[in-house]
Amino acid sequence: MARDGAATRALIMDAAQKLILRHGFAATSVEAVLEQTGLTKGAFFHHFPSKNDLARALMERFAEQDETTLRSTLERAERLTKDPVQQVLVFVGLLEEMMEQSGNSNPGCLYATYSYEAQLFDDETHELIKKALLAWREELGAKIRQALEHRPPRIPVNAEELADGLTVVIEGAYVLSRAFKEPKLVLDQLRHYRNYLEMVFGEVRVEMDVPASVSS
Amino acid sequence: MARDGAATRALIMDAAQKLILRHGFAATSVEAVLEQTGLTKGAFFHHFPSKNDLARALMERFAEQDETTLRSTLERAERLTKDPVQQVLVFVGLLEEMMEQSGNSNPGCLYATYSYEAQLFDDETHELIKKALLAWREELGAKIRQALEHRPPRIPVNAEELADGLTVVIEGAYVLSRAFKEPKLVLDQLRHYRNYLEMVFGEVRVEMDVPASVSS
DNA sequence: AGCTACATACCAACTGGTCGGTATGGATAA
DNA sequence: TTATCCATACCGACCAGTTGGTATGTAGCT
Repeated sequence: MARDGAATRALIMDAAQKLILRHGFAATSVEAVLEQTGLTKGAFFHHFPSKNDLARALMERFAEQDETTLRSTLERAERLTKDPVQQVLVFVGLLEEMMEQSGNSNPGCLYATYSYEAQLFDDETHELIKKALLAWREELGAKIRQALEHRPPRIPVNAEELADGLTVVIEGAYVLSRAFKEPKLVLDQLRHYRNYLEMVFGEVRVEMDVPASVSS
Repeated sequence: MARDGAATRALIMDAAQKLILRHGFAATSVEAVLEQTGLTKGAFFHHFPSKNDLARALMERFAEQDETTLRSTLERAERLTKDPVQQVLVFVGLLEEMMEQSGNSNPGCLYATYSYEAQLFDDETHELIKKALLAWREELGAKIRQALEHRPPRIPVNAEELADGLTVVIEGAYVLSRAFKEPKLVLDQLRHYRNYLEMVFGEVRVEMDVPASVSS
């Protein structure tokens, strides 16, 4: 009966993450997690010195998974096509696929949840968030920069801003998706983000209208 | 000493909203609000039967102000130009202006904050959020539809999705803006949203290149 | 007087966290 | 093989502090 500690720890973390994504951190009591898992206080505080240690552990795991997703998906896109522009577009498309599949099971993002209760968490935890979000900015940004060098954009753009744009769309779409209870909204907005990239890259040809200078 | 009730009520609401935007609702204790205002429990519960009544009152006020901003800014844009396409673009531009001016003083949005602690609020409060967000979808959506009819888009788009896109960008940009502590990020992302609209409207001319995988 | 606008004192419930104890099972040694 | 030992895993009663909320009083205005 009293055996696999790692499994229990994971059980606590899974239950806690679900509750936190639904109700926020402050509104998720330790007892609520215990009720969900059938465990007791003893078990909880055996695995986590404090509730905030749980918070940090959750963020460590979440950020790690997230960065893994980022890199592996980027690599998949690189394997699927050699054109840097297409790699970026395929990358976003793959994310859409993944969103569509996992669907409602992942109804939120810990980064945003933690951000809205910022003062509850220590600096270390905030650094984890920053680091993970920076990974998207920099690694997707680098790939976008490659694409921009490979095919000059139709309007002047900044690679890191464009990379941030993806995270922005995802986070913002989650908010609306929850408020409206329309899961598909996230996919729609991701499609628009991809549209934007396509037009910036001139995947769809763009010509200036008025000053009539940038003709191809 | 015991004089203007309405002012005291507003004082409480202002202090509470600031704290809630910074720390979330659950993590904002009534006592913290009282400490901020120099009032006492008697005063608080004289004006609000419960903490949740404060939450609802705050959302009523916030949504009302928000819808007013939406409508008045839309009207300003309509007064500034007659071209529906330009009206949409000017509308977004005006929002950028307002964001830039109010700047850091408004570091968040109650809709998102409440969404991340959803179960704490009653249905009535959630309906207020939904109604306000729907106003953006429908009223900005209607204006965008006008623009689309006036100038057929270069790629097939849905007016309401595009309208949602603005809210999505704002909410998402707030999240990143907080995490990175980069207030200007919101403006950058709004600029990209406007870029997208410009290209969709063919404000910048767009021509299909290849078989063009732009789905609807 | 009576109503509004507060202050003060207080309470029951819940919070995160502690602590002494028990159960389990693997390593060790007889 | 089996008795001993001990670390790990877990239990559940308990604690102090904080929470939202109430009851009662009072000062000022009309």
